[in-house]
Amino acid sequence: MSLRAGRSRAFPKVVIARDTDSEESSSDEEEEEEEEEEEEEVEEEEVEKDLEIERPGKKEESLDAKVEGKKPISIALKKVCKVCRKAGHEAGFKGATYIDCPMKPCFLCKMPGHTTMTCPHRVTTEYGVIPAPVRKTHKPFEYLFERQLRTGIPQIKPAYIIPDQVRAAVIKYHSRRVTCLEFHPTNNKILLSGDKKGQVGVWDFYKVDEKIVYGNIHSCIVSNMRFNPANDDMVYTASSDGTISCTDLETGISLSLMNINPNGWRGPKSWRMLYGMDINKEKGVVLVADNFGYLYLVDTRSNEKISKEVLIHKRGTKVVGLHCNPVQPDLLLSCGNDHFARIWDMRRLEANSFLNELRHGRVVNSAYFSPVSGNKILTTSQDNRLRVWDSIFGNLDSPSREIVHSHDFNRHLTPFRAEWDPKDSSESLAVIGRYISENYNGAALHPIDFIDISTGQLVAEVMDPNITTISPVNKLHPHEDVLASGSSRSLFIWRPEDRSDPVEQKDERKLIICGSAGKKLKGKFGDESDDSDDDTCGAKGKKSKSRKSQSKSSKIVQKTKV
DNA sequence: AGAAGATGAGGCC
DNA sequence: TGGCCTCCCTCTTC
Repeated sequence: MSLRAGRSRAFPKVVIARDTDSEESSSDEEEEEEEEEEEEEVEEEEVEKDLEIERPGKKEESLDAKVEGKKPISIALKKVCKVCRKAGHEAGFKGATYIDCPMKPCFLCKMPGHTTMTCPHRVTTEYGVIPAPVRKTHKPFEYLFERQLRTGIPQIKPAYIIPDQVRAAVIKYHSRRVTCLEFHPTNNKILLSGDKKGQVGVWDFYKVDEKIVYGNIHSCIVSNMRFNPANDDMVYTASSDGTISCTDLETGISLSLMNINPNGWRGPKSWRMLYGMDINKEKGVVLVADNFGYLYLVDTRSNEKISKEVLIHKRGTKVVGLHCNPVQPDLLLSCGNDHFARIWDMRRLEANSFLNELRHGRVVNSAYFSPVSGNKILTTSQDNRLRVWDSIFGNLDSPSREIVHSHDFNRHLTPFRAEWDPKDSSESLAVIGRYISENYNGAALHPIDFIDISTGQLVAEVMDPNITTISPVNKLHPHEDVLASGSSRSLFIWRPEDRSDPVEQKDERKLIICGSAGKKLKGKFGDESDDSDDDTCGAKGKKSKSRKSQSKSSKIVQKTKV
């Protein structure tokens, strides 16, 4: 049983259909063989790059040879692995499949002895995850309930609706990669996006051509955005330029609430950057943290900084995330580069006065309380693991579950963050982009994963052959079955396949194509290939889509060109 | 088409 | 603790 067959059987919602009627074989094994043959030429070219030239004899001898101009130099050709520089194997892409260096620990689970290809976590995503069936309890009543009443009652869990079809996109909307996304809390059509350059986009994805980019709010990375709970025309943004801004979305006029670099640029060692931001509505404060371990509070009424900053993580390390508990306003969750997530009591914010600290293997990209009860915690760490704590009032010494998932990245990407589905009352569905690619019909794609964090199971992997870049930034809509994802400089809106709404009555996918990439992607997205046979399937595209998906992609319409 | 570069964290001394 | 080197599936530009 091949890996791919196993995965696609388990996750029927994959976007790309299998090759059912083309003349090419549909057998996985044969396909792989074919790929190998195709790759042979490429392989040889690569070998030349990695030549290890061995000259027999010593330097002096070859010098002699040069002088005499007679003795030929013999060169031994060896294939060398680009990762470990040893001979006998090679790492890198073979077609759309990446082959790991066997000398290194598994790139996915970080354990030695196997590669990503044979990693048990890749074959079964819930491998090694402790299931979460019955809560352990010592109380007699609960014990009886669990034993007698609950037995046989299926767990109440709504059927997950997965937004798995791209319905709108803005290609190269931003001029740098997207760093954060936020849906408007009351206007269901509006998506906010921030980028690495400091720009903030406001996009009505129902009328795809209605979009604005504010470029004067920040000068570098927009790390987080939050709407003002009292006035949802106003949005707070925190940035690595060291400021918090409050911007009126209608006018674009922004007010700088705080600047933690009042003396300007004095070199990288002293430049303070803001990361992680949240708003505590009950207490009327904006919380934000910096790259030196400090937390700052700003009063939302007076726009004044409250008291002095507090060291909440190891001195000199970046605090990347803050989250206020949705139910208990006194609880704050922080996470940072010191490998810890910490729970704080807002009434007692002092260095080292945290209520609990949650240890991680590496940098913690995000830590969130669950959206409904606020009782669970979900964290994403660079050690390729999602961690779940089922109850903040239970034992927090170790997580309830650790789920191995590929999101360890090699810089130049926005950090991956597992995000809750705010609509899921069972608080078990989370979305996160995947770093390692998978070979989908010959194209190397990086899916966006929907994970049931109560079991570790991969509920759905969502991808589109046109999106060949990694999608580290993902956000689920607070009210609708919509997923927004940021991939490099582009934004995508995903919806479930069979949703009927006014926008899709004509079964149109709406795209805005900007900049130079427009030309490149125009053909790919199919607007110019309506009449042609399907040849639109991604970077390394083979003719391998089913009739169904052919007809679908041929209906893609480019609505507006900018 | 191929190289360079932006750029952050981990590890070692 | 600080400086220096390395890095594995990027992405863009020239």
